[in-house]
Amino acid sequence: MLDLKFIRENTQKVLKALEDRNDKAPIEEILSLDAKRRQSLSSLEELRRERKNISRKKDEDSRKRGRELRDQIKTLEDEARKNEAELTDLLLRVPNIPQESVPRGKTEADNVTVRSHGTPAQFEFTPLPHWELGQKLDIIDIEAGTKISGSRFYVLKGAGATLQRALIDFMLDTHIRQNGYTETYLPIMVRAEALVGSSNLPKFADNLYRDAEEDFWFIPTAEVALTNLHRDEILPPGKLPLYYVAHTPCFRREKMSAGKDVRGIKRGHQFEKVELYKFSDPENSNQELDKMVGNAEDICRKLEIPYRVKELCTGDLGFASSRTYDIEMWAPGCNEWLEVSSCSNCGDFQARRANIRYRPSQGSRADFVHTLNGSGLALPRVLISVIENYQLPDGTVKIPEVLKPYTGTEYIR
RNA sequence: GGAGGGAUCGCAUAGUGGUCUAGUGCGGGCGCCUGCUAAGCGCUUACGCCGGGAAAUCGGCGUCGAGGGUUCGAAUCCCUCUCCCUCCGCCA
Repeated sequence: MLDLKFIRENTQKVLKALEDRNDKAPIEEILSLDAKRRQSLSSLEELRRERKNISRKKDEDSRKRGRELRDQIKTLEDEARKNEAELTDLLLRVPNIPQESVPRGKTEADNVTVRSHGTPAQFEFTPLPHWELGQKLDIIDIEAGTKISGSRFYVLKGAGATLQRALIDFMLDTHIRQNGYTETYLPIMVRAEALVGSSNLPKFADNLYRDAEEDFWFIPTAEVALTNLHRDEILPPGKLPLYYVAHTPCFRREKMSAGKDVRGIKRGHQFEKVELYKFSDPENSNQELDKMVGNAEDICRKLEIPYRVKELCTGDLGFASSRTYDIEMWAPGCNEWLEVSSCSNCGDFQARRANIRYRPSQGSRADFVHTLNGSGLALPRVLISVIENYQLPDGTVKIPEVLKPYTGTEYIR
Protein backbone atom coordinates (compact mmCIF):
# COMPACT_ATOMS: atom_id res chain seq x y z
CA MET A 1 0.00 0.00 0.00
CA LEU A 2 1.19 3.46 -0.80
CA ASP A 3 1.17 6.19 1.80
CA LEU A 4 -1.93 8.31 1.25
CA LYS A 5 0.12 11.40 2.01
CA PHE A 6 2.59 10.34 -0.67
CA ILE A 7 -0.18 10.00 -3.25
CA ARG A 8 -1.48 13.42 -2.27
CA GLU A 9 1.90 15.11 -2.52
CA ASN A 10 3.36 13.16 -5.45
CA THR A 11 0.34 12.57 -7.63
CA GLN A 12 2.30 12.92 -10.88
CA LYS A 13 4.87 10.35 -9.80
CA VAL A 14 2.13 7.89 -8.92
CA LEU A 15 0.35 8.40 -12.24
CA LYS A 16 3.60 7.93 -14.12
CA ALA A 17 4.34 4.74 -12.19
CA LEU A 18 0.94 3.37 -13.15
CA GLU A 19 1.56 4.23 -16.78
CA ASP A 20 4.99 2.55 -16.68
CA ARG A 21 3.40 -0.52 -15.18
CA ASN A 22 0.73 -0.59 -17.82
CA ASP A 23 -1.76 -0.64 -14.96
CA LYS A 24 -4.66 1.45 -13.77
CA ALA A 25 -5.90 2.69 -10.38
CA PRO A 26 -8.54 5.24 -9.41
CA ILE A 27 -6.17 7.92 -8.16
CA GLU A 28 -8.59 10.78 -8.83
CA GLU A 29 -11.25 9.08 -6.79
CA ILE A 30 -8.81 8.38 -3.99
CA LEU A 31 -7.79 12.01 -3.81
CA SER A 32 -11.34 13.33 -3.73
CA LEU A 33 -12.35 10.81 -1.07
CA ASP A 34 -9.31 11.84 0.93
CA ALA A 35 -10.21 15.52 0.71
CA LYS A 36 -13.74 14.71 1.81
CA ARG A 37 -12.46 12.59 4.66
CA ARG A 38 -10.18 15.28 6.03
CA GLN A 39 -12.90 17.86 5.87
CA SER A 40 -15.45 15.82 7.76
CA LEU A 41 -12.78 14.79 10.23
CA SER A 42 -12.10 18.33 11.34
CA SER A 43 -15.77 19.13 11.87
CA LEU A 44 -16.16 15.84 13.70
CA GLU A 45 -13.27 16.71 15.99
CA GLU A 46 -14.82 20.08 16.72
CA LEU A 47 -18.09 18.46 17.75
CA ARG A 48 -16.42 15.83 19.88
CA ARG A 49 -14.46 18.51 21.62
CA GLU A 50 -17.63 20.34 22.54
CA ARG A 51 -19.22 17.12 23.77
CA LYS A 52 -16.25 16.44 25.97
CA ASN A 53 -16.52 19.82 27.62
CA ILE A 54 -20.26 19.67 28.01
CA SER A 55 -20.43 16.17 29.42
CA ARG A 56 -19.18 17.37 32.80
CA LYS A 57 -22.09 19.77 33.21
CA LYS A 58 -25.36 18.48 34.51
CA ASP A 59 -27.83 21.27 33.84
CA GLU A 60 -30.81 20.77 31.57
CA ASP A 61 -29.49 23.05 28.77
CA SER A 62 -26.29 21.08 28.51
CA ARG A 63 -28.24 17.84 28.39
CA LYS A 64 -30.28 19.19 25.54
CA ARG A 65 -27.22 20.38 23.63
CA GLY A 66 -25.63 17.04 24.36
CA ARG A 67 -28.47 15.19 22.70
CA GLU A 68 -28.08 17.37 19.61
CA LEU A 69 -24.35 16.76 19.56
CA ARG A 70 -24.82 13.03 19.92
CA ASP A 71 -27.05 12.87 16.85
CA GLN A 72 -24.78 15.08 14.75
CA ILE A 73 -21.70 13.13 15.73
CA LYS A 74 -23.38 9.84 14.96
CA THR A 75 -24.39 10.99 11.51
CA LEU A 76 -20.94 12.29 10.72
CA GLU A 77 -19.26 9.19 12.11
CA ASP A 78 -21.37 6.88 9.96
CA GLU A 79 -20.48 8.90 6.91
CA ALA A 80 -16.79 9.00 7.81
CA ARG A 81 -16.75 5.26 8.40
CA LYS A 82 -18.22 4.61 4.99
CA ASN A 83 -15.72 6.92 3.32
CA GLU A 84 -12.83 5.40 5.17
CA ALA A 85 -13.77 1.87 4.17
CA GLU A 86 -14.15 2.86 0.55
CA LEU A 87 -10.87 4.75 0.58
CA THR A 88 -8.99 1.85 2.15
CA ASP A 89 -10.40 -0.57 -0.38
CA LEU A 90 -9.29 1.62 -3.27
CA LEU A 91 -5.90 2.20 -1.72
CA LEU A 92 -5.31 -1.54 -1.35
CA ARG A 93 -5.68 -1.90 -5.10
CA VAL A 94 -2.94 0.55 -6.05
CA PRO A 95 0.31 -1.23 -7.02
CA ASN A 96 3.77 -0.37 -5.73
CA ILE A 97 5.95 2.21 -7.45
CA PRO A 98 8.89 0.82 -9.46
CA GLN A 99 12.32 2.04 -8.45
CA GLU A 100 14.00 4.62 -10.70
CA SER A 101 16.51 2.10 -11.98
CA VAL A 102 13.93 -0.41 -13.22
CA PRO A 103 13.97 -0.65 -17.03
CA ARG A 104 10.86 0.80 -18.64
CA GLY A 105 8.89 -1.61 -20.77
CA LYS A 106 5.46 -2.97 -21.61
CA THR A 107 5.76 -6.74 -21.56
CA GLU A 108 8.08 -9.55 -20.58
CA ALA A 109 9.76 -9.12 -23.95
CA ASP A 110 11.26 -5.93 -22.51
CA ASN A 111 12.88 -7.66 -19.53
CA VAL A 112 16.66 -7.33 -19.46
CA THR A 113 19.02 -10.26 -19.14
CA VAL A 114 21.63 -9.11 -16.63
CA ARG A 115 23.84 -12.20 -16.65
CA SER A 116 23.90 -15.85 -17.49
CA HIS A 117 25.88 -18.79 -16.25
CA GLY A 118 26.80 -21.95 -18.17
CA THR A 119 25.74 -22.79 -21.69
CA PRO A 120 23.06 -25.28 -22.69
CA ALA A 121 24.77 -28.62 -23.36
CA GLN A 122 24.87 -30.03 -26.89
CA PHE A 123 23.20 -33.43 -26.83
CA GLU A 124 24.28 -36.20 -29.22
CA PHE A 125 20.69 -37.40 -29.17
CA THR A 126 17.36 -35.61 -29.03
CA PRO A 127 16.70 -34.86 -25.35
CA LEU A 128 13.24 -35.92 -24.24
CA PRO A 129 10.80 -33.62 -22.51
CA HIS A 130 10.14 -34.47 -18.87
CA TRP A 131 6.65 -35.83 -19.48
CA GLU A 132 8.08 -38.50 -21.76
CA LEU A 133 11.08 -39.21 -19.56
CA GLY A 134 8.84 -39.27 -16.49
CA GLN A 135 6.49 -41.78 -18.05
CA LYS A 136 9.29 -44.05 -19.31
CA LEU A 137 10.97 -44.10 -15.93
CA ASP A 138 7.61 -44.32 -14.15
CA ILE A 139 8.42 -41.38 -11.88
CA ILE A 140 5.87 -38.84 -13.10
CA ASP A 141 2.26 -39.99 -13.48
CA ILE A 142 0.09 -37.27 -14.92
CA GLU A 143 -2.88 -39.56 -15.59
CA ALA A 144 -3.02 -40.63 -11.97
CA GLY A 145 -3.02 -36.99 -10.85
CA THR A 146 -5.85 -36.24 -13.24
CA LYS A 147 -7.81 -39.23 -12.02
CA ILE A 148 -7.48 -38.16 -8.41
CA SER A 149 -7.90 -34.40 -8.71
CA GLY A 150 -8.43 -33.35 -12.31
CA SER A 151 -6.33 -31.38 -14.74
CA ARG A 152 -3.11 -29.69 -13.62
CA PHE A 153 -2.41 -32.35 -10.99
CA TYR A 154 0.20 -35.10 -11.14
CA VAL A 155 1.74 -37.82 -9.03
CA LEU A 156 5.46 -38.25 -8.43
CA LYS A 157 6.41 -41.86 -7.82
CA GLY A 158 9.48 -43.69 -6.59
CA ALA A 159 12.68 -41.95 -7.62
CA GLY A 160 10.67 -38.93 -8.82
CA ALA A 161 9.23 -38.30 -5.39
CA THR A 162 12.62 -39.00 -3.83
CA LEU A 163 14.29 -36.56 -6.17
CA GLN A 164 11.84 -33.81 -5.25
CA ARG A 165 12.38 -34.47 -1.55
CA ALA A 166 16.15 -34.49 -2.08
CA LEU A 167 15.98 -31.14 -3.87
CA ILE A 168 13.94 -29.62 -1.07
CA ASP A 169 16.32 -30.86 1.61
CA PHE A 170 19.38 -29.80 -0.38
CA MET A 171 18.01 -26.30 -0.92
CA LEU A 172 16.93 -25.89 2.69
CA ASP A 173 20.29 -27.07 4.00
CA THR A 174 22.16 -24.72 1.68
CA HIS A 175 20.17 -21.68 2.77
CA ILE A 176 20.20 -22.58 6.44
CA ARG A 177 23.85 -23.65 6.81
CA GLN A 178 25.60 -21.62 4.16
CA ASN A 179 23.44 -18.55 3.55
CA GLY A 180 22.31 -17.75 7.08
CA TYR A 181 18.54 -18.13 6.84
CA THR A 182 16.40 -19.27 9.76
CA GLU A 183 14.28 -22.32 9.03
CA THR A 184 10.54 -21.97 9.64
CA TYR A 185 7.56 -24.25 9.54
CA LEU A 186 4.47 -22.27 8.64
CA PRO A 187 0.69 -22.41 8.52
CA ILE A 188 -0.38 -22.95 4.93
CA MET A 189 -3.98 -22.04 5.67
CA VAL A 190 -4.29 -18.39 6.58
CA ARG A 191 -6.85 -15.73 7.29
CA ALA A 192 -7.91 -13.14 4.76
CA GLU A 193 -6.12 -10.55 6.88
CA ALA A 194 -2.77 -12.19 6.23
CA LEU A 195 -3.38 -12.11 2.49
CA VAL A 196 -4.18 -8.42 2.65
CA GLY A 197 -0.83 -7.90 4.37
CA SER A 198 1.06 -9.70 1.63
CA SER A 199 -0.97 -7.92 -1.12
CA ASN A 200 -2.76 -10.95 -2.56
CA LEU A 201 -6.10 -9.58 -1.38
CA PRO A 202 -8.31 -7.86 -2.24
CA LYS A 203 -7.14 -7.70 -5.85
CA PHE A 204 -6.16 -11.28 -6.62
CA ALA A 205 -8.84 -13.30 -4.87
CA ASP A 206 -9.61 -15.26 -8.03
CA ASN A 207 -6.12 -16.80 -7.96
CA LEU A 208 -6.63 -18.32 -4.51
CA TYR A 209 -8.31 -21.34 -2.99
CA ARG A 210 -10.21 -21.12 0.24
CA ASP A 211 -12.39 -22.97 2.65
CA ALA A 212 -15.42 -20.71 2.74
CA GLU A 213 -16.93 -22.32 5.82
CA GLU A 214 -14.03 -21.52 8.12
CA ASP A 215 -12.74 -18.62 6.05
CA PHE A 216 -9.31 -20.14 5.72
CA TRP A 217 -7.34 -19.42 2.56
CA PHE A 218 -4.62 -21.65 1.13
CA ILE A 219 -1.36 -19.85 0.56
CA PRO A 220 -0.19 -19.37 -3.04
CA THR A 221 3.36 -18.96 -1.66
CA ALA A 222 5.11 -19.04 1.72
CA GLU A 223 5.67 -15.33 1.22
CA VAL A 224 2.15 -14.80 2.57
CA ALA A 225 2.82 -16.45 5.91
CA LEU A 226 6.32 -15.02 6.21
CA THR A 227 5.19 -11.44 5.58
CA ASN A 228 2.82 -11.80 8.51
CA LEU A 229 5.40 -13.31 10.84
CA HIS A 230 6.13 -9.86 12.29
CA ARG A 231 2.81 -8.19 11.59
CA ASP A 232 1.88 -5.38 13.99
CA GLU A 233 5.34 -5.37 15.53
CA ILE A 234 7.98 -2.74 16.10
CA LEU A 235 11.35 -4.48 15.81
CA PRO A 236 13.91 -3.16 18.31
CA PRO A 237 17.21 -1.60 17.19
CA GLY A 238 19.82 -4.08 15.95
CA LYS A 239 17.34 -6.79 14.97
CA LEU A 240 17.55 -6.24 11.21
CA PRO A 241 18.14 -7.80 8.81
CA LEU A 242 16.09 -10.95 9.46
CA TYR A 243 16.46 -13.90 7.07
CA TYR A 244 13.86 -16.68 6.90
CA VAL A 245 13.50 -19.75 4.73
CA ALA A 246 10.54 -22.09 4.48
CA HIS A 247 9.46 -25.04 2.42
CA THR A 248 5.72 -25.15 1.82
CA PRO A 249 3.21 -26.43 -0.66
CA CYS A 250 1.66 -23.63 -2.72
CA PHE A 251 -1.85 -23.53 -4.16
CA ARG A 252 -2.92 -21.51 -7.17
CA ARG A 253 -6.10 -21.54 -9.15
CA GLU A 254 -4.30 -20.43 -12.32
CA LYS A 255 -7.56 -19.13 -13.68
CA MET A 256 -5.81 -16.28 -15.38
CA SER A 257 -3.38 -18.57 -17.19
CA ALA A 258 -5.94 -21.04 -18.46
CA GLY A 259 -4.62 -22.82 -21.53
CA LYS A 260 -0.99 -21.86 -20.85
CA ASP A 261 1.65 -24.49 -20.22
CA VAL A 262 -0.78 -27.39 -20.39
CA ARG A 263 1.87 -29.99 -21.23
CA GLY A 264 3.84 -31.59 -18.50
CA ILE A 265 4.00 -30.51 -14.87
CA LYS A 266 5.37 -27.00 -15.24
CA ARG A 267 2.24 -25.29 -14.02
CA GLY A 268 -0.05 -27.05 -11.53
CA HIS A 269 -2.60 -26.09 -8.92
CA GLN A 270 -0.37 -27.47 -6.19
CA PHE A 271 3.41 -27.37 -6.02
CA GLU A 272 6.30 -27.25 -3.56
CA LYS A 273 8.55 -24.28 -3.11
CA VAL A 274 11.47 -23.23 -0.93
CA GLU A 275 11.02 -19.57 -0.19
CA LEU A 276 13.53 -16.98 0.99
CA TYR A 277 12.31 -13.95 2.89
CA LYS A 278 14.01 -10.92 4.43
CA PHE A 279 13.07 -8.03 6.64
CA SER A 280 15.56 -5.22 6.03
CA ASP A 281 16.05 -1.59 6.91
CA PRO A 282 15.33 0.72 3.95
CA GLU A 283 18.97 1.71 3.40
CA ASN A 284 20.17 -1.82 2.70
CA SER A 285 17.23 -3.45 0.99
CA ASN A 286 18.63 -3.30 -2.55
CA GLN A 287 21.90 -4.78 -1.39
CA GLU A 288 19.93 -7.48 0.39
CA LEU A 289 18.04 -8.15 -2.83
CA ASP A 290 21.30 -8.70 -4.71
CA LYS A 291 22.44 -11.10 -2.02
CA MET A 292 19.16 -12.95 -2.16
CA VAL A 293 19.38 -13.39 -5.93
CA GLY A 294 22.91 -14.69 -5.34
CA ASN A 295 21.59 -17.20 -2.80
CA ALA A 296 19.04 -18.48 -5.31
CA GLU A 297 21.75 -18.69 -7.98
CA ASP A 298 23.88 -20.79 -5.60
CA ILE A 299 21.37 -23.59 -6.04
CA CYS A 300 21.54 -23.46 -9.84
CA ARG A 301 25.35 -23.45 -9.74
CA LYS A 302 25.58 -26.36 -7.35
CA LEU A 303 23.22 -28.33 -9.52
CA GLU A 304 25.44 -27.38 -12.48
CA ILE A 305 22.56 -26.35 -14.68
CA PRO A 306 22.75 -23.35 -17.05
CA TYR A 307 20.65 -20.39 -15.96
CA ARG A 308 20.15 -16.72 -16.67
CA VAL A 309 19.08 -13.78 -14.53
CA LYS A 310 16.64 -11.21 -15.84
CA GLU A 311 15.59 -7.91 -14.42
CA LEU A 312 11.88 -7.38 -14.94
CA CYS A 313 10.78 -4.25 -16.74
CA THR A 314 8.16 -1.92 -15.24
CA GLY A 315 5.37 -3.54 -17.24
CA ASP A 316 6.11 -7.05 -15.98
CA LEU A 317 6.66 -6.17 -12.33
CA GLY A 318 4.45 -7.85 -9.71
CA PHE A 319 1.85 -5.80 -7.87
CA ALA A 320 3.79 -5.42 -4.60
CA SER A 321 7.29 -5.21 -6.04
CA SER A 322 9.47 -2.18 -6.62
CA ARG A 323 12.20 -4.21 -8.32
CA THR A 324 12.42 -7.86 -9.36
CA TYR A 325 14.92 -10.35 -10.73
CA ASP A 326 13.82 -13.64 -12.27
CA ILE A 327 16.05 -16.66 -12.56
CA GLU A 328 15.45 -19.03 -15.45
CA MET A 329 16.90 -22.52 -15.69
CA TRP A 330 17.50 -24.25 -18.97
CA ALA A 331 15.35 -27.26 -19.81
CA PRO A 332 16.64 -28.98 -22.96
CA GLY A 333 13.71 -31.40 -23.26
CA CYS A 334 10.98 -28.81 -23.51
CA ASN A 335 13.54 -26.55 -25.08
CA GLU A 336 12.83 -23.50 -22.95
CA TRP A 337 14.05 -21.42 -20.04
CA LEU A 338 11.96 -22.19 -16.96
CA GLU A 339 11.27 -19.52 -14.40
CA VAL A 340 12.46 -21.10 -11.15
CA SER A 341 12.78 -17.99 -9.01
CA SER A 342 11.49 -14.48 -8.74
CA CYS A 343 13.23 -12.25 -6.21
CA SER A 344 11.58 -8.97 -5.30
CA ASN A 345 12.22 -5.96 -3.14
CA CYS A 346 8.78 -4.81 -2.04
CA GLY A 347 10.14 -1.78 -0.22
CA ASP A 348 7.72 -0.66 2.50
CA PHE A 349 4.66 -1.66 0.44
CA GLN A 350 3.86 -4.85 2.36
CA ALA A 351 5.21 -3.47 5.62
CA ARG A 352 2.66 -0.67 5.47
CA ARG A 353 -0.17 -3.13 4.87
CA ALA A 354 0.98 -5.52 7.56
CA ASN A 355 2.14 -2.74 9.89
CA ILE A 356 5.70 -3.98 10.36
CA ARG A 357 8.09 -1.38 11.69
CA TYR A 358 11.53 -1.13 13.23
CA ARG A 359 13.25 1.35 15.48
CA PRO A 360 16.52 2.53 13.89
CA SER A 361 18.02 3.39 17.27
CA GLN A 362 17.01 3.56 20.92
CA GLY A 363 14.34 6.19 21.40
CA SER A 364 14.03 7.08 17.72
CA ARG A 365 10.85 7.09 15.70
CA ALA A 366 9.61 3.77 14.32
CA ASP A 367 9.66 3.41 10.55
CA PHE A 368 8.37 0.77 8.14
CA VAL A 369 10.78 -2.05 7.28
CA HIS A 370 11.45 -3.21 3.76
CA THR A 371 10.42 -6.74 2.84
CA LEU A 372 12.01 -8.99 0.24
CA ASN A 373 10.99 -12.37 -1.07
CA GLY A 374 12.42 -14.83 -3.51
CA SER A 375 12.09 -18.46 -4.48
CA GLY A 376 15.05 -20.50 -3.58
CA LEU A 377 13.87 -22.38 -5.70
CA ALA A 378 10.47 -23.48 -7.05
CA LEU A 379 9.59 -27.10 -7.68
CA PRO A 380 8.67 -28.95 -9.76
CA ARG A 381 10.45 -26.79 -12.32
CA VAL A 382 13.88 -27.49 -10.86
CA LEU A 383 13.02 -31.18 -10.96
CA ILE A 384 12.05 -30.83 -14.64
CA SER A 385 15.32 -29.10 -15.35
CA VAL A 386 17.35 -31.70 -13.47
CA ILE A 387 15.93 -34.73 -15.24
CA GLU A 388 16.00 -33.08 -18.66
CA ASN A 389 19.61 -31.89 -18.29
CA TYR A 390 20.89 -35.06 -16.68
CA GLN A 391 19.26 -37.54 -19.05
CA LEU A 392 21.50 -40.04 -20.83
CA PRO A 393 21.11 -41.59 -24.33
CA ASP A 394 19.63 -44.77 -22.87
CA GLY A 395 16.84 -42.85 -21.16
CA THR A 396 18.24 -43.07 -17.65
CA VAL A 397 18.92 -40.00 -15.52
CA LYS A 398 22.09 -39.28 -13.62
CA ILE A 399 21.73 -37.74 -10.16
CA PRO A 400 23.60 -34.42 -9.78
CA GLU A 401 26.66 -34.69 -7.54
CA VAL A 402 25.27 -32.47 -4.75
CA LEU A 403 22.06 -34.51 -4.53
CA LYS A 404 23.68 -37.91 -4.14
CA PRO A 405 23.91 -37.68 -0.34
CA TYR A 406 20.18 -36.93 -0.33
CA THR A 407 18.98 -39.57 -2.81
CA GLY A 408 21.44 -42.26 -1.82
CA THR A 409 21.52 -43.34 -5.46
CA GLU A 410 23.45 -42.29 -8.56
CA TYR A 411 20.96 -43.00 -11.31
CA ILE A 412 17.26 -43.13 -11.99
CA ARG A 413 16.56 -46.05 -14.27
C1' G B 1 -18.04 -30.01 20.33
C1' G B 2 -19.60 -28.65 25.77
C1' A B 3 -18.87 -25.63 30.52
C1' G B 4 -16.45 -21.71 32.85
C1' G B 5 -12.68 -17.65 33.31
C1' G B 6 -9.91 -13.76 31.07
C1' A B 7 -7.67 -9.59 27.52
C1' U B 8 -6.10 -2.17 30.73
C1' C B 9 0.56 1.80 28.96
C1' G B 10 7.24 -2.49 27.59
C1' C B 11 5.87 -6.07 32.00
C1' A B 12 2.72 -6.60 36.43
C1' U B 13 -1.58 -4.66 38.41
C1' A B 14 -5.79 -0.79 40.23
C1' G B 15 -10.03 0.90 38.21
C1' U B 16 -18.60 -1.54 38.46
C1' G B 17 -21.47 5.36 34.50
C1' G B 18 -18.96 11.84 35.37
C1' U B 19 -13.63 13.39 40.09
C1' C B 20 -9.86 8.70 34.33
C1' U B 21 -6.69 14.50 31.46
C1' A B 22 -6.24 5.97 33.01
C1' G B 23 -3.50 5.46 39.07
C1' U B 24 0.53 2.44 41.29
C1' G B 25 4.86 -0.83 41.12
C1' C B 26 8.69 -2.84 38.10
C1' G B 27 11.58 -2.16 33.86
C1' G B 28 13.61 1.68 30.37
C1' G B 29 15.51 6.87 29.57
C1' C B 30 17.54 11.69 31.41
C1' G B 31 19.56 14.30 35.51
C1' C B 32 21.39 14.88 40.69
C1' C B 33 24.11 12.72 44.60
C1' U B 34 28.20 9.44 45.34
C1' G B 35 36.09 6.91 45.64
C1' C B 36 33.69 2.44 42.30
C1' U B 37 29.27 -0.56 42.49
C1' A B 38 24.68 -0.74 44.83
C1' A B 39 21.17 2.26 47.07
C1' G B 40 18.78 7.03 47.27
C1' C B 41 16.44 11.56 45.16
C1' G B 42 14.02 14.32 41.05
C1' C B 43 12.00 14.27 36.19
C1' U B 44 10.36 11.28 32.21
C1' U B 45 8.04 7.03 29.57
C1' A B 46 2.81 4.49 23.74
C1' C B 47 0.68 4.75 18.94
C1' G B 48 -2.33 6.84 15.02
C1' C B 49 -4.87 10.75 12.48
C1' C B 50 -6.10 16.05 11.51
C1' G B 51 -4.38 21.11 11.75
C1' G B 52 -0.30 25.15 12.38
C1' G B 53 5.16 25.74 11.51
C1' A B 54 11.13 25.68 7.58
C1' A B 55 12.04 22.78 11.83
C1' A B 56 12.72 21.31 17.07
C1' U B 57 7.78 21.24 18.25
C1' C B 58 2.77 23.03 19.45
C1' G B 59 -2.78 22.41 19.48
C1' G B 60 -6.89 19.04 18.78
C1' C B 61 -9.18 14.24 18.26
C1' G B 62 -8.99 9.05 18.69
C1' U B 63 -7.06 4.47 20.85
C1' C B 64 -8.21 0.28 27.77
C1' G B 65 -8.26 -7.11 22.40
C1' A B 66 -11.56 -5.66 17.59
C1' G B 67 -16.20 -3.83 15.78
C1' G B 68 -21.14 -2.15 16.72
C1' G B 69 -24.87 -0.33 20.35
C1' U B 70 -27.14 2.15 24.95
C1' U B 71 -26.32 7.15 27.37
C1' C B 72 -26.08 14.23 27.86
C1' G B 73 -21.48 11.31 29.26
C1' A B 74 -18.52 4.39 28.60
C1' A B 75 -12.15 1.23 30.45
C1' U B 76 -16.87 0.56 33.27
C1' C B 77 -23.51 -1.44 30.79
C1' C B 78 -25.44 -4.48 26.22
C1' C B 79 -24.49 -7.29 21.45
C1' U B 80 -21.13 -9.66 17.84
C1' C B 81 -16.28 -11.34 16.75
C1' U B 82 -10.97 -12.68 17.71
C1' C B 83 -7.34 -14.56 20.80
C1' C B 84 -5.58 -16.75 25.54
C1' C B 85 -6.36 -19.90 30.03
C1' U B 86 -8.92 -24.10 33.00
C1' C B 87 -11.96 -28.50 32.90
C1' C B 88 -14.77 -32.32 29.97
C1' G B 89 -15.32 -34.93 25.19
C1' C B 90 -12.87 -36.38 20.56
C1' C B 91 -8.32 -37.07 17.98
C1' A B 92 -2.66 -37.76 14.69
